[in-house]
Amino acid sequence: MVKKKPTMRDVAREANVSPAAVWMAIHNKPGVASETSQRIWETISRLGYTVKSVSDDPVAHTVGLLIEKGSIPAIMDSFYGDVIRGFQSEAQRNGYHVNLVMYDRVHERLDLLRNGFTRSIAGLAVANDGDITPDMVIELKKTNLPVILIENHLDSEYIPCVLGDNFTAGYMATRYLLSLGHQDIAVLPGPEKYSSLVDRLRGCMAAMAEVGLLIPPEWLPKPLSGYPLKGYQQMKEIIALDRRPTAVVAISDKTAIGAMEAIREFGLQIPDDIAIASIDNIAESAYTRPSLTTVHVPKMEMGILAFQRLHHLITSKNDIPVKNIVYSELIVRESSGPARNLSLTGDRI
Amino acid sequence: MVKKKPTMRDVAREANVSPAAVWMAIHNKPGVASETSQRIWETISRLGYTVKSVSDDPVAHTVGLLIEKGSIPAIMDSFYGDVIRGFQSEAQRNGYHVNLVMYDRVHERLDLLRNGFTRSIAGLAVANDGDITPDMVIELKKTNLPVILIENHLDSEYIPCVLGDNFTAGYMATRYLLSLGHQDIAVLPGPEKYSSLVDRLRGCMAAMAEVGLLIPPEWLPKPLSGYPLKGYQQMKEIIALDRRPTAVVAISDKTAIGAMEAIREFGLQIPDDIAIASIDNIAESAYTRPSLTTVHVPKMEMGILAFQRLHHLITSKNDIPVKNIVYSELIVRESSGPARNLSLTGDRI
DNA sequence: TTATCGATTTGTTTAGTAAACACCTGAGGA
DNA sequence: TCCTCAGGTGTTTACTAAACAAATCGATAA
Repeated sequence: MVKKKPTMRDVAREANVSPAAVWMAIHNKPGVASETSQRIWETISRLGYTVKSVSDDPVAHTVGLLIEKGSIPAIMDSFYGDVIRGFQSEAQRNGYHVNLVMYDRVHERLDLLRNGFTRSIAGLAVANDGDITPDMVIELKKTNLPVILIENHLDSEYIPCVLGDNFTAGYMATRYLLSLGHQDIAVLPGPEKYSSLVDRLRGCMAAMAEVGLLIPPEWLPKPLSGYPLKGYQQMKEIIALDRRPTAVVAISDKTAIGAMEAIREFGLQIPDDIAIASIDNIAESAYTRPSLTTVHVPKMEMGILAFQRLHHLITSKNDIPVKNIVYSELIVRESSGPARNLSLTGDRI
Repeated sequence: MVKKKPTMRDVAREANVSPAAVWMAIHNKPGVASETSQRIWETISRLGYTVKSVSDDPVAHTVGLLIEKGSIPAIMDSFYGDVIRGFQSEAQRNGYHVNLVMYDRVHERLDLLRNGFTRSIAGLAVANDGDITPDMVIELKKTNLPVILIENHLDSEYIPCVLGDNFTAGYMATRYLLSLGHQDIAVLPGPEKYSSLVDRLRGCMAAMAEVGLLIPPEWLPKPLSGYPLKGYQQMKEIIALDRRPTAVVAISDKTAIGAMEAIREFGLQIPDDIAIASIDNIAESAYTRPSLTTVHVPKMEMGILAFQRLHHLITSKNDIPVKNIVYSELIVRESSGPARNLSLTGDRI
């Protein structure tokens, strides 16, 4: 007896379900419980059943996800790792393939756009890219391809985007330090080309301004490009000053980790000498010594949302460009504490 | 033997189908053959079964739109008129009825929530209400009714909402005046209970802070409740001061119109003595003398979007709560001009 | 008398099937 | 060579069992 190619009905019999159930599992339509679906898929691979062309048109079920190589290895990166995971899983759930593309330089990306890459996908998500200029966005728009920006936005071009609540995050972190009695607060900003980091900084400034304070320029050191942990250099500059702040807001957890290193190296205590708070809540920040007070940004949810909105753009045209902003939450850990002189006297603001 | 009211299961047994089939026939969902459906309907009338939620289920196609009576007459109101128009037209396009409800006081709204109002609608939009407290939101959430907030948000409760880009609008207006060379800028804020107005103010503050400026407290007069054109009173306070600003940001066009009245009354020229910019771009602001420089907020689009998102919440549960923010645009008109002393010397910032 | 709780009824949704359907394919006959 | 028609394959429809949620109704307690 010769082995014949197994059919859908063979799989169904083997997995103790109906052919219809197998079909639904393959096309992940509603009507199969996830555990049943799992059993079916197991059976499929066991019998070596080859699924017919999942989609009539592969282009119609593929989306691009463009990301800087800078944050290599991006998949492992604490922030975009989560975003990518969310995006990809939501895409899969909807029967889409994700064409993940990383690039190094601007011209490389332009090449991509010109070399028919855009014609092999139904939509494109662009993750946090400081180098996306308005011209580039216009060029993208001209292709008529549905595009969504992640953690990036332009106020001159109205493009749908998915963002953390960066302004509120900056505001919350600063506001929290203020509420602990700190008045002398420094901020470690990021490169200006990243709109999300600029928004965070503005949130800090607004929180300060609300209680009648300005951040002195020497407590707002520009980041130097090229250093791996930018916060380290920035913090060293500040520590060297005559007058030191009692608290610091770092624009990202990574910056904070660098800054904490600098503070420790100088022989100061966190939070007693300098309190620190930041933004992101990447996985590491719970395990630093001391653990980091930070503002949680729902990274996985952002990925999911980015796909959902992109999907919507693909299937039903003409909607209103929206900034989709997900909520942030302050996570208080050990790196923040009351201002020293105030805590001793029991004063408060 | 006493006749009892027949139930869905009685009908099902009598018509030789499952209760689910009866249910589908009643709600004409796909999944029942027309002849089966006919038999079911026949049985229904034969047994005298009374269908609960009538015909095509009106509840499923009605949404509530809750709005303060304060902004009377709301339909005519320059801001919410547009929002309501957008919401209603989008609802109509989708076959929904809009149950527009205005109320006066907090307790009146609570009555609404308790008196089964929430059970007569499939979803609820709540327009800009400063009196929506977190408790109230929690109460709303408990009803499990899909809810969307318009021009209002809480950072403590994660509820989907549709907002203008208030922060950016405040930032843009202020930034523009700064770019004209003004340094002495006053801001006319709104009541703190309106989160959208607070956000606008924070945008102003951030723009100022970015160039190292704070708004002096005497140039930031709290609004007095009870006056019809709040800006009028606020501006009078400022004009009476020894040192007057060269420019003013009004938190809304209505405030600006009041402020312009006060400036004119005092015998000063706009924009030569005091420049003014604001936020909203209501219809009137193009026809004031001088016409008003303002930041456009796409009001109609907000209404459309609010319905779209609410519709989505109704039809597919479990999505991520998002702040949906529509883009703003600066509209330069006559009420803004360069700072007088600077324009004469040709200095610029 | 009025709340409160638990059990039961009633309506709704989910996860599944049987059977029909549409489409291809290939062997057999004119 | 062409037709055709049986049967295999994937897909869809019409329906159900069973779980679930919401409303209702008593009994009981406050």
